Amino acid sequence: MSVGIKISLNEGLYLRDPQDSELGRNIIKYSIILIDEFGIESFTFKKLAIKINSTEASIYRYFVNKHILFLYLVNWYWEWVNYLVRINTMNITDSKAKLGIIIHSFVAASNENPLVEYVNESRLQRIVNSEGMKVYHTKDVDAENSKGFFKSYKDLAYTVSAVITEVNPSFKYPYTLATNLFEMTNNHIFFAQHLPRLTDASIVDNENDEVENMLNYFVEKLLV
Amino acid sequence: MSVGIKISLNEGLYLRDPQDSELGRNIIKYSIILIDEFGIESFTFKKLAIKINSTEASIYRYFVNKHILFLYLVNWYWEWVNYLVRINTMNITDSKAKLGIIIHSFVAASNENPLVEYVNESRLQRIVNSEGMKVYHTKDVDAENSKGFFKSYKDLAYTVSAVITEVNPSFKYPYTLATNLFEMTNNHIFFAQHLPRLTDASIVDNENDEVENMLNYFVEKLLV
DNA sequence: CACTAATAATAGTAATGCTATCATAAATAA
DNA sequence: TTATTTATGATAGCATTACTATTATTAGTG
Repeated sequence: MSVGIKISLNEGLYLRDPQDSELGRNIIKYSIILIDEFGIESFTFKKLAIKINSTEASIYRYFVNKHILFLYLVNWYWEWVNYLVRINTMNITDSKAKLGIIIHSFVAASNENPLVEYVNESRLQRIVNSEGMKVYHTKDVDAENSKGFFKSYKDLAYTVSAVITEVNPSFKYPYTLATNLFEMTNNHIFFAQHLPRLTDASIVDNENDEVENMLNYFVEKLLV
Repeated sequence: MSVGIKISLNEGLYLRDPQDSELGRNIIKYSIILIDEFGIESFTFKKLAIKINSTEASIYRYFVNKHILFLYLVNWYWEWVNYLVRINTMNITDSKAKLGIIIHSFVAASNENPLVEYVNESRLQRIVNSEGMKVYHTKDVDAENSKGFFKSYKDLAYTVSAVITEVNPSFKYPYTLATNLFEMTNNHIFFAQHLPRLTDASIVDNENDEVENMLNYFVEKLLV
């Protein structure tokens, strides 16, 4: 059984808390696996139901639809990165070092120790790298934003922007740089794999070191 | 009638060239309008067919499915920005000035003169700003990439990277910066409108000047 | 004028994205 | 203990989506 850690996510994201039941945890676990393997477009509640030997109707008792389930998973990732950043920068006093740790958390989140056994962080990171942005690039952003469904991402942006401001108090665009670092991470890990002509980084031995170096270089240049 | 300019796009993107017939041009024109208004997810060939007084079957004779039609439209945008960059930097010798013009093309493309009457560039830009990236963040990227469906974006990245290298020949990440400038444009125009906590720019009087200034500042810092 | 190419009209099918109802099993409260 | 609430499963059904196929009609071309 799991250690019992519970990630706290906006309650509007689910109808019944999936962390509280075996079925709910299976929904999380296997939706991550299926989305990672086949992509969000071809993922359906029907397929998930078959995979976990349950029914569509049962899954609908946890999440109103697949978009919200997806949003739940991406929120999980944002919260998890938030958590990593918090604990890994906790005892660090040097701001530049903090920013390096933040970048490392963005790039190599999945190398960290897993928090809960039913979430495969490596797959979740790959999902967010390749499809995460779809979660807010929709016509429903405003409605969902007003329900607080993107709060975790904003929190992350705030945390990172604060460190950026620590490093260089006169830098005019701390929020822009914060979100851009996160988005660049996702984009260029994806580009390196699938559209290498769109980036200068490449993936060597399944490691994202080049992306990480690139981000550090950008930060260094921007914040001097 | 239109001036007769024809945008040249990868032939694999369509079954019959939509630019060559009234119906085809209507498909382009009204798909842009419908996607802009309701988003790509809720857009269907059925709805488009009704809008243009035609049938689903007829639209399927031009495009295999809505994803490819969408890809066609985004390719159109990439080609159009390519075109703007080319003609607007043609007689400029100063590299820094060229880069400024490129950024302006990204941000304010829709302010330029329309190329063809059946494409509403302003709507098309808004579509690309808010949903354009979905076109390659899919499980089919590799297959579609091998058919050359993203060549226009790569061409754009190449053109911009060349100017970046002109400005600073020792800059190590010209492709990364090129695509990042394009993606940042889209993201931060979108964020400014819908998720303002994720950016430092805001939209004033429907103009994206702050985004443009921000991008210029980033470039300035990175390429000194 | 004959022919061919494009479009429209219509029908049909499998999959998707749900909602509703009822049965059963398991957990909990009286 | 028994009664009762709660979660899940089983099943059905329905509107929409994403197509494919067939046939009729119209417009353009040789």
